[in-house]
Amino acid sequence: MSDLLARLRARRWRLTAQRRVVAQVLDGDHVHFTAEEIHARAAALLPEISRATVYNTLGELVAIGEVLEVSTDGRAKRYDPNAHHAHQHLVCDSCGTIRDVHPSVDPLVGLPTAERYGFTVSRVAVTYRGLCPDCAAGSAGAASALTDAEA
Amino acid sequence: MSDLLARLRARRWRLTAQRRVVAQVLDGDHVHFTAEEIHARAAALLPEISRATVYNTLGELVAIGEVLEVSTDGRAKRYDPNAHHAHQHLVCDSCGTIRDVHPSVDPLVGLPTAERYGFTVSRVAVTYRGLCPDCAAGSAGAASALTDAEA
DNA sequence: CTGTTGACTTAGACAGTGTCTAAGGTAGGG
DNA sequence: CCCTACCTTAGACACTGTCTAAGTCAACAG
Ligand SMILES: [Mn+2]
Ligand SMILES: [Mn+2]
Ligand SMILES: [Zn+2]
Ligand SMILES: [Zn+2]
Repeated sequence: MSDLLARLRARRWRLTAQRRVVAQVLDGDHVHFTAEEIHARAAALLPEISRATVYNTLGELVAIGEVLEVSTDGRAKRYDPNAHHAHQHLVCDSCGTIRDVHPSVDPLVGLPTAERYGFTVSRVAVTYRGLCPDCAAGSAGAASALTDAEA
Repeated sequence: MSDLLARLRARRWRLTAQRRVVAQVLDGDHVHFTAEEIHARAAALLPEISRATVYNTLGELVAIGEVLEVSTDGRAKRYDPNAHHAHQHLVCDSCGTIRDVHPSVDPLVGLPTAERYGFTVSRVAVTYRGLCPDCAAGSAGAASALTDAEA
């Protein structure tokens, strides 16, 4: 991710302050922020950045394959800068934590040709759900953690 | 699904006309309607049924495990009455068609304990994406099909 | 059969997420 | 240093889902 700006320059993107801060917020690998979270963090660095610009920039990063969209629930999409290493996600049903995981077998091999109904299958998204270690120990703390996260 | 009403009676549900038509709309297995689609079909049978009641009823059916929620994209959730036979989904990127598929191996076995980070994993959702046979043959027709579906 | 009552339904307001438009601003080439 | 095409902005709008207060009725008791 550290040379994302170089790659964007190579794509002849205009390097604006807004795009720089969005890239900077996404710079830590293994994050899965919502657009609003990214906007809040970007605004801490560049207060006048608008919601529309964050959505525009994220949409462009997704379109060129530098960022992945992750829809784990029916809530806001999450944006994943770890786009250059195929992986899947492990989600806690209680607190919503998301972790990257790397299954030992390609999830595509589980689907025989006979079960593809003529589809040309090119991608597969796997979401493993359960409880994280913190939430598994004491559901009261788990519930409040979720409440905190949603507040 | 045909004895869904019997199961609801056994759970001491009040059998209202509204709940009956929602159950009737979901009666055909292998459908994946949005709440709005279910409301439209239910209203064709019982014109005065409200959106709120459709959402309430679907939420209750999901809570008791008679219907599954499916979030394939960031759009509206889809409601799946095929809850008594574990399956996964195959989605066309172009027209949005959803098909039930039955992988030959349990998707959970692909995730070794070492990759679970202490999580207690209880469920897994797999979404296979690609192009359906119709859309693979001629992307113009495919694009218009998606436009139609969204209109 | 009839009356009672708590569960159910309703319209519409509201909230969260994402898209669009028109007007103004600016990065980068010349 | 100027231009101009591309970018950003505020805010309106659309879609999806939730909530509330008031009215209605399914089921049961008598
Ligand atoms: Mn990830
Ligand atoms: Mn299904
Ligand atoms: Zn947790
Ligand atoms: Zn298709």
